[in-house]
Amino acid sequence: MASDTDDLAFDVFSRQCPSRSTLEHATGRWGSLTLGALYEESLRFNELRRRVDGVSEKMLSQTLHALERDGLVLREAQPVNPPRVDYELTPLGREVAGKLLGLIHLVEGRMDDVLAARTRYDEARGGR
Amino acid sequence: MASDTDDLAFDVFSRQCPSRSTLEHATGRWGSLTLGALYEESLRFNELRRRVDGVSEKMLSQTLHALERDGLVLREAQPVNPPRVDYELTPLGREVAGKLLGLIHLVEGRMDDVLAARTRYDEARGGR
DNA sequence: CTGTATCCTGCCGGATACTG
DNA sequence: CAGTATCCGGCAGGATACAG
Repeated sequence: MASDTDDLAFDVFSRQCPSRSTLEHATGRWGSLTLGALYEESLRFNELRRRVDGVSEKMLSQTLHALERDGLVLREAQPVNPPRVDYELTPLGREVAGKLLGLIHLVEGRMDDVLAARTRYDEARGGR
Repeated sequence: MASDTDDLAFDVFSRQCPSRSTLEHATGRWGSLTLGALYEESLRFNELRRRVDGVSEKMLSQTLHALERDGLVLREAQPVNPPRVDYELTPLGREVAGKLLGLIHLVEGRMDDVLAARTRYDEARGGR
């Protein structure tokens, strides 16, 4: 059956489970890329903006807050002038980011297959 | 620099790379749960709806189309009455879903930490 | 530099009704 | 059962201006 091990305390497939929101923060449009970028090294706000191509200030800020609140990202502000703030992964964040990067590399490495599948799909329905 | 191995053909961190949309389909709000549900067994449309708690007909349909187009999900319609359609993972879909499930289980297993982090975060900013 | 505050638009996604 | 079609409200998220 689907889950004979549902003595689980948290089940992401259930609507109200808080784990679902955490998963969404981590896998969301900007969350996954942010975590992926921070895996290699800790980065500052604008460094992140440049690495995560296309993210706006607002969304990066929101994303970082959500990840920080969930305990995946650590925000370290240094009281200097000009202000300097470094973002780095927590141990849990590193684990999550590692899994995410595995997925990212898998997808990147198989894009030829994906593109071929898309072409096939579109051709089969091209006349529509 | 961030990646000294960017002889990669596809870079999800770049805005226009098609791999980004595939990643979003797989990790999106409903995509990850759909793939996760199909990992255990192939399921029919309404079985999926029940397993992925909270998904609407429309979004499940859209999600399945996107995943099918990307070659992650296979749609098998049997010409019987009443109609019966099974959805199952392709080999690539299985790999992706496996990584996703690893992430899901990691998050589920660490929700205590996440919840504690949230409490800490909210208390530190509770007076705000 | 590191962000918040505000405005505004598109489209995400839910509800409902309908078809094969 | 397995979906598509249509409507539409809310919010995701971009642009811009501003603050510390």
